[in-house]
Amino acid sequence: MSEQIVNNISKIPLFESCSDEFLDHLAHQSGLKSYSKGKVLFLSNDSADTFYFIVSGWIKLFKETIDGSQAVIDILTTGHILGDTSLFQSDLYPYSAEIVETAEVITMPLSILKSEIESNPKLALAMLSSMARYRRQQDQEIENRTLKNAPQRIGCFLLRLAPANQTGKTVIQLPYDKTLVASRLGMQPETFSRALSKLKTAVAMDIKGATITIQNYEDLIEYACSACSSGFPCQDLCA
Amino acid sequence: MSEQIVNNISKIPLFESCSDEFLDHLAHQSGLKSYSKGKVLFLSNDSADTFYFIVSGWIKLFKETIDGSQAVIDILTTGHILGDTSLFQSDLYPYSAEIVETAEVITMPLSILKSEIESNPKLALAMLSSMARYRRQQDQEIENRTLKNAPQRIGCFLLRLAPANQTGKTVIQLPYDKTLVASRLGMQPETFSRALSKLKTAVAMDIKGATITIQNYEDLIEYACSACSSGFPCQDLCA
DNA sequence: CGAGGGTTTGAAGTGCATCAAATAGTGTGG
DNA sequence: CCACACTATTTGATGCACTTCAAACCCTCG
Repeated sequence: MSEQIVNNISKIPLFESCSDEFLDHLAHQSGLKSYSKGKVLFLSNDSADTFYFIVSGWIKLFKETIDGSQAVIDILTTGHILGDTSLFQSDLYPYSAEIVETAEVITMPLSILKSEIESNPKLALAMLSSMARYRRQQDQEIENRTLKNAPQRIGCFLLRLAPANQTGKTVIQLPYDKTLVASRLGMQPETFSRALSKLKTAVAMDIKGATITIQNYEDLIEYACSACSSGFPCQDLCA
Repeated sequence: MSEQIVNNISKIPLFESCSDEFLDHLAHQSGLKSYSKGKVLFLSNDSADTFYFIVSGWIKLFKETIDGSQAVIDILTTGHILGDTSLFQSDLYPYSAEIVETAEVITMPLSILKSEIESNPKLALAMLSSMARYRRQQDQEIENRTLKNAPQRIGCFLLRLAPANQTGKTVIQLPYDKTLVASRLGMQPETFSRALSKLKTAVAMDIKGATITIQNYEDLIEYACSACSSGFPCQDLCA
């Protein structure tokens, strides 16, 4: 089991600058856990002591108001990390995290990471780089929600699900519930449904459940990216 | 002049861990500049070689689409920094920056900062901390734009302009054009105007140009923060 | 087959955007 | 100090996008 964790941890790009001893030490304090849909990892304002690396699955980050409405901040998957903002700023999680598709995560004590960052400049740099990238994504997200209408936001979302360098006919699988995609894009499920069929008409598409076949990938780019400041491909700019 | 820069730079909290030699070296490569309203510091996708520290004034960060519509990402002022995301990720600015109220800025070569960060772990940590804080703000911003309506967003904005620990009657000065406030909050000028008078009715307020007098600060908190996940005060959570 | 959640569709309402025009405010030159 | 020009702000009228509430449909799974 611990063997497996060392293996996993050593493959995380963020940690590539770290010594074997450290990775070993970290691994011994870490856990590889599997959670199924619905499990809440932590709630907003919980005291933060754990850092997460997502091996597989999907995890929703959200904030909730007293009256029950919630804003989905992001939905993370393989390779993404959680809890990094709690390393420095404060010891409370700034949002809640819930498993939305059965996920495997590696949990690590924030304290160990914190001290390693303090002594390993390369890890600090890797962390900075990761954070800078995420900030750009969030900026892009604000732009998307400000300038794009519902069908365009869906189009943009679909583009990011497709493998790179697509041409012509392209098949895309929605990674989770349509209702969840809707909330990820800041709209109601009903709006999503209607906006998707609007998109289907504007860009030739076939929709069968979660499987979407786009007749001509370039049409989708044209449709979704025309209301975007960064041209296509927006690469890691896009959340 | 260089004297003045050393003075200014040494007072920047971000650099408090830096050696005097470094600060001196940095100061000699830096400039203290004054720009008036309308001046564009850089455009999105310009190659990034300069880091900015704002001494005074207000600077708008925005992204623009081909068809001319723009999304305001943030509006920064005294103590804020610009260009930090370009230290690692790529060498292009991810947004454009324009002076909106006459500003004094210190300009520094990104390259010098970059190498210092690589050798000074404390600076790296300070940078990480600053970035983490900003990320939380952006998350909050996404929540605000998702869950709050126009009058509430204005209320939230006003709260952040007031000095801490206010009670009862409070006077607030808008720091820049109402049109600009509108765009900062992701709405049209007309919507801002109407939403402000709605707010004025909901919470007792007097509005004279850019001066807003709130009869009872607590009422405003109640009104603006009820649709917010973080209670009042949201402190550095709020952008 | 039937229960229950996810999804779609319909009808009606709301909030914000848009277009147009009036008004207030600001700085300028006479 | 005033009249003018120009911009910022407000107000009105209308339209559209998205939401909300309600109900039907569909799909999966026991």
